[in-house]
Amino acid sequence: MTKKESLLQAAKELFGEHGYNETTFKKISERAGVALGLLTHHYGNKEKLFMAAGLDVLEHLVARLRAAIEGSGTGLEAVQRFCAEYLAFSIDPGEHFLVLIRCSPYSDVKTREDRKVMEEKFSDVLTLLQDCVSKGVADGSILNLPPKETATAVSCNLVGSVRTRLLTPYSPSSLYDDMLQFITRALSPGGVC
Amino acid sequence: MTKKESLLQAAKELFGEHGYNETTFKKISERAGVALGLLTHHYGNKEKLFMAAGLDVLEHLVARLRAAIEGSGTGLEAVQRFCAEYLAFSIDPGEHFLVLIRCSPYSDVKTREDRKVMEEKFSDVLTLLQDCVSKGVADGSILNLPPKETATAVSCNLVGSVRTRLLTPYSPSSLYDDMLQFITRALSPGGVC
Amino acid sequence: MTKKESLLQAAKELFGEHGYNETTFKKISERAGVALGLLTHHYGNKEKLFMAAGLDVLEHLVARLRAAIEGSGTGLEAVQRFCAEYLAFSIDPGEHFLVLIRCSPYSDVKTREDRKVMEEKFSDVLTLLQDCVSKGVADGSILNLPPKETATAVSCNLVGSVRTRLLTPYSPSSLYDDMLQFITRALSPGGVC
Amino acid sequence: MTKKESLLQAAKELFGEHGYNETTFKKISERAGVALGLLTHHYGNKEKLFMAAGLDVLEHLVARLRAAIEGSGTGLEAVQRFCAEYLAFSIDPGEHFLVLIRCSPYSDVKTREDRKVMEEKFSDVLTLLQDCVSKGVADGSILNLPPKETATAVSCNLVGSVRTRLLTPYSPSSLYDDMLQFITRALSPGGVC
DNA sequence: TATGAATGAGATTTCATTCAT
DNA sequence: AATGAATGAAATCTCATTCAT
Repeated sequence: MTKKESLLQAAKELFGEHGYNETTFKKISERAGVALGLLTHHYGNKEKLFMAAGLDVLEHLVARLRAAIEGSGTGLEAVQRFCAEYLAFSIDPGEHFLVLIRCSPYSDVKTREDRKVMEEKFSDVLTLLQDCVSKGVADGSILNLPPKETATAVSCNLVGSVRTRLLTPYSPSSLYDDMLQFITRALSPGGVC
Repeated sequence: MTKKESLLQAAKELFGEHGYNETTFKKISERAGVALGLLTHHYGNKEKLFMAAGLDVLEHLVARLRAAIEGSGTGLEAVQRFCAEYLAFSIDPGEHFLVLIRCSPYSDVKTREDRKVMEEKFSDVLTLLQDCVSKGVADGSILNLPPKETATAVSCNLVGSVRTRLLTPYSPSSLYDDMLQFITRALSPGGVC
Repeated sequence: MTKKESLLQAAKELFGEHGYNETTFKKISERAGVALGLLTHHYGNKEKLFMAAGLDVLEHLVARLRAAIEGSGTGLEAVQRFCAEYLAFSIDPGEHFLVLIRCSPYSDVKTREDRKVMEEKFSDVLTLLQDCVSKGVADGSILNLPPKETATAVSCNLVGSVRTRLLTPYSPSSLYDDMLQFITRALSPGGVC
Repeated sequence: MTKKESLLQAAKELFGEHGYNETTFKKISERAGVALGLLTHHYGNKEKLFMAAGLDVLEHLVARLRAAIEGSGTGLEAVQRFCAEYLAFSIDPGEHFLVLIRCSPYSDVKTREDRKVMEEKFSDVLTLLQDCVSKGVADGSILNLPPKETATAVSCNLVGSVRTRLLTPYSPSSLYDDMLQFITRALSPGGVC
């Protein structure tokens, strides 16, 4: 691992664990085991490093989501696989999902520029989900609902779920399973009849 | 309005708009039109002022939720009223819901000791919702699901919804209506059969 | 002397002696005997303190120049008094003229904003000199030359003189006297015939 | 142009335009289009590069001044040619005179050890001018004044003139012509009688 | 000769908090 | 209760210089 990569790795860990403001140049360089000045040398400034960390995680997420929905049977199955993979990703210790919680359009950071870059990348994720929903509406595995709005609704579920699991003490151990069933019930035409 | 109240009001506005770190004593006292020193005089320190602002909003929320579910017919209706009120509260400009997004168990500030106080207050909200679900399970208006887990699932929906609406540009105008229907479909025994 | 005044005093000394870049917050606050943070508290930033120091000296200069030319007989005498006072001011240890050498339109600093404020204040000095020249042209004590251009020419003499005296080792002890005679010869109609 | 020459050229431009402190190794190497490390490799350190740039300009100036006074008739004419060439040099875009304003005995950088080297080189210029004055006093084209002091006085004029022209907005378009006449009037025995 | 990653001391600036009035 | 001057630790970022390749 080059020193540049060490920095990105340390940044992912620290931004994820402690957030933007609590993560200082000193902590990052110490964790990475490199000199303080290397941070600006390679990444320009703290903001850009934060973005690099967030985008790196997001790209991993998109890749895994694409792979997961590959070869799905019905559209509903695609949505289910998408959600399951999203949730699994969020607790994969190697993926540093917490960074995305700090650095995403769903984060509470307003002052950050580069926000648009993140928003565009995230809308790719949403589009991916929307395609699954559209497929399901077409093949009848999902209720006849507007795909865009429905994808957004499912996405709200995922956003709330990962926050509850990762940031609060309320999370039942079955949370992720519960959510998958919850989503299925809301989409599936058969209901539970 | 006393000077102490002016400070709380200014704090709610600024913490909500700009977050914890970007909100300084100077900005708060200027917005409130009072002397800098009054802040520590009345609230002790920044942390405590932040908590005071968050708890104040949270108490308003709880009060409005209680009032909303009062006199519901079925348990399902209670859940629906609860969710509708929660979402309405989040976009009521007088309520400064954004403060709760900064200052909540979902907040990214880990160092805060008062975290537990917030968690307990938040769990009151969850318990309120759980009661509605229990009632619905009992009266048959809601599927036979475990109340606690189901309340958490609904809560995930709400958390994701308000973040999508308040923090991102992806929100369709119908988002909150969509979510209410989404939740209803997931809970209601009739399904859409 | 208040702490705010101590800071200005220390700033005048240090900016004058060592220039802008070599004068640090640390040095200023130590020389003034106050806390580091008081600098930004009272003056906003280094740039503004630098301006405050320069303008303070400039205002003293203008006041002394005005007083010096008061009650002159001829215009030539007014110009002579003006120049003599300007040069005397430049070596008055209590006036910190060196600050003006660092912080003036004649300084070599291009990046500094606020430059216009200084330029306007300095043009007051030039106008004052121009009035003396005009008077001399009118009363015949000065050759029939364009006042504005002539005032600028005299000003060039002064600018070069103070730099030579204060910044180089070439300065003969008679420099200032020499310059006054030089200027007189260039303006006076009688010449040395 | 070798890479070493590119560096000197870039240094002259940047030191002249932005001064010593605002000119960084990074900017110089980028402007020159060479690697950062070449700078220390060829010139040792920033200080030495600055000196090299200043001395290079100064040597050009001395050469042009020598050529200009060659073959003058009277001493007064020699002084006039000297001054005219000095002023013309100052606004020749290929000569980067501004570097001399940053890097000269008039510079505000006191810490620099190489200061003496510059002072000696500058005194060559003064000696050259003094020779012209001496000649003029001898041939009667200049008033009977002490040559050294008079050369210094003329030099003050030039120093003030180039600063007024290059650094301030007060310069009339005729400034350099005005100054030549001003100097002539101050030196010439005929006066304007 | 040429490259650019690496270093770390040092600068400016911010800001919660204290305290005399 | 009210004021705002005063403090100093800590943060981000800069940059000349070194050095392995």
